[in-house]
Amino acid sequence: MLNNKEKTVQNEEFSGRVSDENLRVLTGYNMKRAFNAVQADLLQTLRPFGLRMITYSALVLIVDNPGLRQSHLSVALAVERPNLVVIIDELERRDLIARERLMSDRRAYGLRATLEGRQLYEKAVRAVTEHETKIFGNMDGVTVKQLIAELREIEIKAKGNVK
Amino acid sequence: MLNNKEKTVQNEEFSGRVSDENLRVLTGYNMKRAFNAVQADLLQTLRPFGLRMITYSALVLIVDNPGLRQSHLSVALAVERPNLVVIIDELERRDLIARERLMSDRRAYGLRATLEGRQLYEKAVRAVTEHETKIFGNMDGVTVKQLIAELREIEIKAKGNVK
DNA sequence: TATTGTTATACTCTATAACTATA
DNA sequence: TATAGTTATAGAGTATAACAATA
Repeated sequence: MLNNKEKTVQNEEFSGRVSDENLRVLTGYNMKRAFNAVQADLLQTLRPFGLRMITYSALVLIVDNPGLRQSHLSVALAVERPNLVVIIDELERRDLIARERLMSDRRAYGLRATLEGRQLYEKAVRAVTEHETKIFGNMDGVTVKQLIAELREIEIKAKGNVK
Repeated sequence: MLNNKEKTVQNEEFSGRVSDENLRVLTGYNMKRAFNAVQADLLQTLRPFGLRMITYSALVLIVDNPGLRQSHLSVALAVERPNLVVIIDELERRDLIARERLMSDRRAYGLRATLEGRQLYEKAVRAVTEHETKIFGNMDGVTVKQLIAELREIEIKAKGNVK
């Protein structure tokens, strides 16, 4: 950005370690940094299965809730309907799930996992469970159960404030 | 996706609440949901100042580390150098910070907040502190200090596994 | 009229390659 | 040769408006 306001002054150059104290005191900042690192590891965990966090999540909910509609799924995953379409497209193209027109409401689809989808689900769930144990097992002074309870409390509290 | 494989079967339609049990047992999934909610609230908090999470973070580090280089900042914020450029552009265009060519190395810039930048910093830090208290104050059975320690432990552990 | 799934689109965030000017 | 900042670009992720089919 060489603009006309540039100046070259008698400057003491910055030296030493960057102080991020005023960011590290923020829970939100630490949540972002921690989640980014966790997600990177999860992505590697899911790569052999051709899945990402969102396609994994969608597959799990479809296997666990056979026949659910895309609209239900989009609410459950907090994904906008238009964005869910391409996710479902991807899973369907790989024959992991199928869209079935509902007789009761021919506007909607019921989503079901195929045998192949359920088999991939089994394998992926095992890998994700190992990934979770690797990262969240043996935490100092807190159990996974407690940690999840804290996160859910935070989610509810933050949502209550915005919405 | 009306393709030739579509079928309309005698399907029991899904009914009842969607079970996301197998996602909610995952710490990573809860981290994502919680962080999304926190970030949405933070965004509202920062809106009056014309800041987002990333521009806020950059401003804080520049105020706290006068003269630091963009390369240092990009490492500290875990943002790629090219992506930091537009962030710095934005803060400079608003005269919140200034790029100063370093005499010691004329390839680099030292970044400094202007008076206006420091004044906005003061106000924004107060607002963010209130936002944090609102969401993370009075948590059940855990202090903010403990929560941050847990998150940093997770970040380090997950990074150690990937990198 | 309203809803389901869809298309089109746009905006943010992120990642990589290649350029320039300096070292 | 290597480094700092930059440009260009491409890929995710996310959000909104509007449409066709159906309710």
